[in-house]
Amino acid sequence: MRLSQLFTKTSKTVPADETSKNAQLLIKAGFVYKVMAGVYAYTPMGLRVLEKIKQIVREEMNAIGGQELIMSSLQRKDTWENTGRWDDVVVDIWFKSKLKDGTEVGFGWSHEEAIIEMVKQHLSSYKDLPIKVYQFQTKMRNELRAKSGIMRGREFVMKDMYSCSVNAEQHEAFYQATIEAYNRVFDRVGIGEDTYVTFASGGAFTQFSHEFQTICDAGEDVIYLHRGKNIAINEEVLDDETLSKLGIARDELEKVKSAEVGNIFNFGTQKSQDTDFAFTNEAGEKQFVHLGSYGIGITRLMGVVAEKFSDEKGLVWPASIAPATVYIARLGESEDTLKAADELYKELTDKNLDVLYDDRALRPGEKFADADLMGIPYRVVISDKTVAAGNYELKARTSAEASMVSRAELLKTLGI
RNA sequence: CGGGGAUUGGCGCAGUUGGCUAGCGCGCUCGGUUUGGGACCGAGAGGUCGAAGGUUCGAGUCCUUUAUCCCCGACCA
Repeated sequence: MRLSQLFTKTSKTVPADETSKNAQLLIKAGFVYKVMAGVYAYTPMGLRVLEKIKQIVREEMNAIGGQELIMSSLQRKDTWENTGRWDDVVVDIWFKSKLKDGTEVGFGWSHEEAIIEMVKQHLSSYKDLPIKVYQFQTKMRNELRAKSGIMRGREFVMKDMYSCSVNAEQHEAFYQATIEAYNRVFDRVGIGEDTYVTFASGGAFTQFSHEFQTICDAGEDVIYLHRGKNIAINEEVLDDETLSKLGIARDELEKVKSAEVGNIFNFGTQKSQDTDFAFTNEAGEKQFVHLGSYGIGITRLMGVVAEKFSDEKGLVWPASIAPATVYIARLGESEDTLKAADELYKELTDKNLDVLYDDRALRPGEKFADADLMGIPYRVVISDKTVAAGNYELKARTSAEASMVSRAELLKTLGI
């Protein structure tokens, strides 16, 4: 992407009332645009980050047998009445509307019931199981109070996966596989170190559900860490009974603020019974499906990374989800420099590297400031000086000093 | 939903006890000088003060209603 073509611009200031760090940085860098409280649009730069995160999640979900699909945002009232969750008293975050003929519809805040309804059409025998499906969907939730920038919105992107199993054993195996897949996702996104599988309040079927909590001051949760055992307990379930069940002493725990980036639920057969979601087993008997639900907040994940990785100059994206791997800052407009920069841009782009090419007629300081603010992992300077010397000036976003490197060294550092 | 704060050119802000043509910085346009960490000089464009109503000779400044935004709390199955 040539920056001269990019319609978004960086800004030195942010709306004064936007105090959340992730929103400040993302707005300044031009990655998101605030439409209204809790509702953000993603610009080309922001979208790139989202898509990188989604691709990582997609690869890991596919690796454990997930099949991607996409449900609808508009949902039928009937879908939710069977489980008693259409009522605003039961679920107080519904956005609802009506068709022209008066038929009530809801905007999906979750897709559990909707997915079940669909999968039901394709399930009749135990031979059809297990089924694991997932989607990336925009969820609509009429939150009383949106907050923390993109970390808690009224409209946000979530990856939600659902597993349908023949029995508890099959369910449990997939549940464990998902925990491992989630850990790989968070490792790849760059927050693995600070993300803990956390015991939290469960549903009717199990004592605990598992959340994936990332240490983050902007988070809304409080968890107690056991670094040695690499597990955590949500404040809401911390009591003596839980501690003894997990074999942990209270004084071994460390209290931290955290953000929930993922969660997984075991529904057992409760919801299947509510929705008559069943199949026929070997003996010809009707059996209810064992259901699991697994979520990762994609936009929240982006917000958490923005919160955690930044400095006084701006964002610092982990390479795996950066909107571009390298920022080419061209200094000067001389023929040779133009040619050298254009060539490098073409070469890297041809090798499928995501490149931001700053071809604008701006002063060096502005280009450097933008490269830093946008948090691009590497910055390459091409100027009359470097062209004359036949090398490149390379600087990592995380290091203070730049160094002069040869073409070979440059390509090697960029991984091509 | 309870409490607190805010709303003035695109953005960030200032506008004293109501008083004449509403200012400043950034950004933008034009001209010139510059060119390795957000340059400088000069000349411009751009707002009717969130909205509605009221008090007053006179309202950005006071009153009422209302909308929106932010923060704290509650809520987050």
